[in-house]
Amino acid sequence: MSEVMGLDPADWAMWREMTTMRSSVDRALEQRLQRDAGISGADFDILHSLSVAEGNRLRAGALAESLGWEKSRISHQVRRMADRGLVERADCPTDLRGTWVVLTAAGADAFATASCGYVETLQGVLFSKLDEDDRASLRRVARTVVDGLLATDAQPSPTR
Amino acid sequence: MSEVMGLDPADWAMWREMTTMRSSVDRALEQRLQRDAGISGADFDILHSLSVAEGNRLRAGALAESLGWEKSRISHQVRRMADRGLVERADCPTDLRGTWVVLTAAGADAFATASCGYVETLQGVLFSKLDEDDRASLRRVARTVVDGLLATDAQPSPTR
DNA sequence: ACTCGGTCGTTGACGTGTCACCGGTATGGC
DNA sequence: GCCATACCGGTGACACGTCAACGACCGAGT
Repeated sequence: MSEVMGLDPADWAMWREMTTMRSSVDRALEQRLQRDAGISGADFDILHSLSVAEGNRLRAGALAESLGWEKSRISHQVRRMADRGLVERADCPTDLRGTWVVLTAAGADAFATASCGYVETLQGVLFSKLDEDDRASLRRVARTVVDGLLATDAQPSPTR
Repeated sequence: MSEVMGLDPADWAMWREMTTMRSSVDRALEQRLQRDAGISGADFDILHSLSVAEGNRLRAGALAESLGWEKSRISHQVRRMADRGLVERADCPTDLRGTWVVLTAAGADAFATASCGYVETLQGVLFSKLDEDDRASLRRVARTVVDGLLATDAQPSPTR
C-alpha cells in the first residue's frame, strides 16, 4: 500500500506530474483571460469557434461537435454568454428545431482582447520550454492515445 | 483570423490534441471508477492520500497540500464523502482548530475495489503507448513547465 | 494576563459540467 | 397524408470547484 498497486512508481510519479502541469497551465490561462477580458476558458473556446466560423455563426450542434462538448453544456454556456451580450441566438429558417449562435460585436471585441494574452501565456509557459523532440513526442503520444480511446469506445463491450 | 493570432499552427494543433487527450483520459478514468466502485476521481484522490498516510488519517490542511487543492475544496469534498460514509471527521486534541480526516472501512474497501481498475485503465490508455523516450520527454516537460510556473508565481508582478 | 496577527477549517454564493428527461420538429416508409 | 422514429436544443436537479468572508483558535510579544 506504499504505492498504488501494480504500477511502476516512476510511471505513477509521471502521472502526478502531468496532472500538476495540466492544472497549472489551465490556471495560468484562466487567470490571464479573466484579467485581460473578463472571460473564462469556456467562453474563450466558444468565441474562438465562432470567430473562425463562416459568418461568425454556428448551429448549436456544430458548436458542440467542434469543441467535443455535450449539447446541454453548449446550451447552458450559450445562455450565460448571451446574458452577458457575448453571443446572440437566432432562429434557423431551414430547420425550426435548430438555433444559430452568433458572435456579437462585444463578443468579437472580447475575443480580440483575450487571444493575444492567451497565446502569449501559452507560449510562455509551455511552448517556449519545448524542443523539437518534445513537440514530436507530445504530438505522437496525444494522437496515439486519443486514437486508442476512440477505437475502444467504438467497441460494443470494451472492458470486463 | 484563420488561426489564432501569432502562434505556429502546428503548435496550436498540438495544444488542441493535448486538450483532447487529457479530457479523454480523464473521462475513461472517471467512468471506470464510477463503474467499479461508484466513486469520482476526486473521491479517489482523497482515498489514495488517506490510504498511504500514517494511521489512515490526515489533517485537512495536509490533505490539501498533498493534493495541491484549496482548503475549501477539501472541506466540501470531505463533507460529501463523510455523508456517504467513505471518511470520518475527528477532532484534533492538540489543536482545537484542526480536524482529522479518517479513512473508514467502507472507504478502504472502495479504494481497494477502485484502484485496480484505475491502474489498469491508466496502463491501457496511456502508459502502454509510451516508449522510454516519450516517458523521459513527458517527465522533463512536466517538471520544467511546473517549475517555470512556480517561479513566475513567486514574482511580485510577473506580467504587464 | 492581554492583545494582536496569523492560521485552521468551514460556510454560502456563484459559475460550471453532467445526466436524465422533455417538447417540438424533420424525415422516411406506408 | 400519416405515423413511427430519430434528431435538435433546452431544462432542472445535482455534483463540483472557486472565491470571499467568517468564527474559532494558536502563539509571540509586551
